[in-house]
Amino acid sequence: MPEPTKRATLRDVAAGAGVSVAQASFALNGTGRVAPATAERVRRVAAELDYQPDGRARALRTGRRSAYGVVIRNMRNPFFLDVLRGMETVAHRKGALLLIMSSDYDQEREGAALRRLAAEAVAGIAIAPIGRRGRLLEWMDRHTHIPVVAFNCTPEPDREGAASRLSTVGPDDDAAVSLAVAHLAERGHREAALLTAPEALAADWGREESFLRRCAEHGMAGDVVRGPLDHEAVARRSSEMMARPGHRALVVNSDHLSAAVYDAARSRGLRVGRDVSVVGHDDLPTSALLDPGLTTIAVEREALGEQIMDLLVEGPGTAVRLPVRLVERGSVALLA
Amino acid sequence: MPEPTKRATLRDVAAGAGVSVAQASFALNGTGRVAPATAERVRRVAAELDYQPDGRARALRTGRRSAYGVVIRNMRNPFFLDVLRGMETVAHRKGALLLIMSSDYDQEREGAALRRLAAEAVAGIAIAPIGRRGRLLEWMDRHTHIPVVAFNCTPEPDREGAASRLSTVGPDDDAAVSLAVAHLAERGHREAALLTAPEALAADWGREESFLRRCAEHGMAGDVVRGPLDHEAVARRSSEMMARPGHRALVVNSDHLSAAVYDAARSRGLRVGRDVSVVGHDDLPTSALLDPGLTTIAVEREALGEQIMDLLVEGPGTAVRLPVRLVERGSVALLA
DNA sequence: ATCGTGTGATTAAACGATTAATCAGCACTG
DNA sequence: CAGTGCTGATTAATCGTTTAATCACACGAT
Repeated sequence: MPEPTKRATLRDVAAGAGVSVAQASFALNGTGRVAPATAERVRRVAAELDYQPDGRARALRTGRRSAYGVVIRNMRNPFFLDVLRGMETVAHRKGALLLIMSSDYDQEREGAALRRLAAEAVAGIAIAPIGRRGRLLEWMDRHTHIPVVAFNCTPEPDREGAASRLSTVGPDDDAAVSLAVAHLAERGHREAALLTAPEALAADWGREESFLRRCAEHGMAGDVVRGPLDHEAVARRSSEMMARPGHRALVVNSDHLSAAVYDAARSRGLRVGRDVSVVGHDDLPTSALLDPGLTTIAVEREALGEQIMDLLVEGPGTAVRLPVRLVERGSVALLA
Repeated sequence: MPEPTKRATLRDVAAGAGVSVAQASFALNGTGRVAPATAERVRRVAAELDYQPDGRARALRTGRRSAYGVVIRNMRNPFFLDVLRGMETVAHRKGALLLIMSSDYDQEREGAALRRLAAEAVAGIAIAPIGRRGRLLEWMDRHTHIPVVAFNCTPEPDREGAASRLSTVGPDDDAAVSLAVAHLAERGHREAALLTAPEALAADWGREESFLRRCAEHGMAGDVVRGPLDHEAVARRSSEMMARPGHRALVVNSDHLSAAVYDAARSRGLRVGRDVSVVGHDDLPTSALLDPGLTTIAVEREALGEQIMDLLVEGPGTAVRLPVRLVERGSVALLA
């Protein structure tokens, strides 16, 4: 007869051991003064009853919480799974939990996610923000007690107030863009375009600035092309660019999108690595398999995840840039 | 001056509106009897203070919780990200949260994850279990109040007790294996091997049974090969199999592993789709890009995720099998 | 004048933990 | 024997909600 078993509570344990709840609590946490015999007895009863302290109650009372919130932009890009794995490794080590939400590139949803996580009183929030940092900082002003780490976005320049509490971590954007542009220049390119998100959603404006600056340094014509990041939109946009005369070199913000660029080239009868050049970012598993292989900027995703967690528990206001490297495959043409 | 702002509590709201906490609670939840004017006033103050009810406290009092636990086997397989997306869609719709953990193919960790989630008093648990269902059922016996759905595993045959409360959902294993074997038979194969996890970890023994049965039905020699599922181990194992004389046909449990099989073939100077045949499972993005393209069994991963959530909130004890289809590419040879 | 009856509000008891404040013995000291 | 200190235990407050149980009061009907 499966009568609905309620979870064992501390009171049950205490009763079973013939002792007060306080003493039971002390015994299990090893915090108060409790006779060895009693402690042992309490532990035995607890084990017997399969007692697990109620996380909610404990968190409510102590104020400490061992859950962290993660807000990502969307759940399509496999990039994130690796980052998540890194985070999970650290979280598991500290016995913490991960609450995962997606903002889905929607400011409204991002705000709702933050509110929700605050309501759950998480110990910290890791977020891949969308758009400018204004709203996030404003939110942080209202929740000064909860640490926030922004990842995969351009760090705010040194500032007062909330901004000083916001840690930032991600691939070294400037290095990444430099590698890409230098590689293109080396192979004879005279112009390049950076394919990125629309102004309102872009969180990595630093990349754009670096891109234009590096292009200028190499005497190349640089162009920033904005638009939605779904497959069709990217394909359409890059197709339009390929329509223009001359050789095109596209630097794409994520490998995840370069499939769309390849598609566009194919449907125009152009060959990537000869008629068009593409440089990606992230070095996803698919990138090596494309034909030709995608030349891309690699970053240690799992390490990124671990770094995020470390920053979350450690100290506020740091900006960590992870090293990147160029993985050369066949998607960049060698021009005369 | 950034004095540490504590979150606004219901008491603050009540005080601000000059009313008791009870009345404030009633007003915000629209539950008790409260004068329209008062309600309005409370709401205004709440908005002004950016009040968010504390999830922990509320959950503690009401017993209801709006967080669900997810335990996956590991965080390497991109299969999971899509499932997670499906789950997140539903969760977001119901305003629920997702707590994600990985068992990492470790029974101990799986148990710990379950305990931890129970301690957080989640509203339900979705788990991709490892190994036989015994421990899980035993655990469910001790936690009869929390619904569990197991995914990507063979359903238990009709049973009494906990088993009757355990919902199961996943790709239709029998159909999947049937498609694979039939396809191989069609293309002239006389024997095939199923590459799968070691006995102790395999959660989908139904697949193996189906495999052997279907092979027999087609007059083929069927073989089940077990071992660890990391890249090297799979490569080694398949390499050994390829050493044997005759044509080998490998049915792999996950596309994620077939890269290893391709590697093994390459290092033996064999060509997949001619000297060896491979059928995968899941139809991951990488599968279409392999050379030759991987013939595989496809399932709607996002739909799977949604289905999981639906089962979690809905009813216990159902076994849902999702439709699968064969995606034919070039990895199966056409034999004489 | 009395008795409901409704309305709008308050009080107080949970929920399951942690923890500060006490307390009852008991032994030891001056 | 009063005073002190130590040990092992208990009591009760608290965290932020929800909600059952009351309460005060005005209004209409008997």
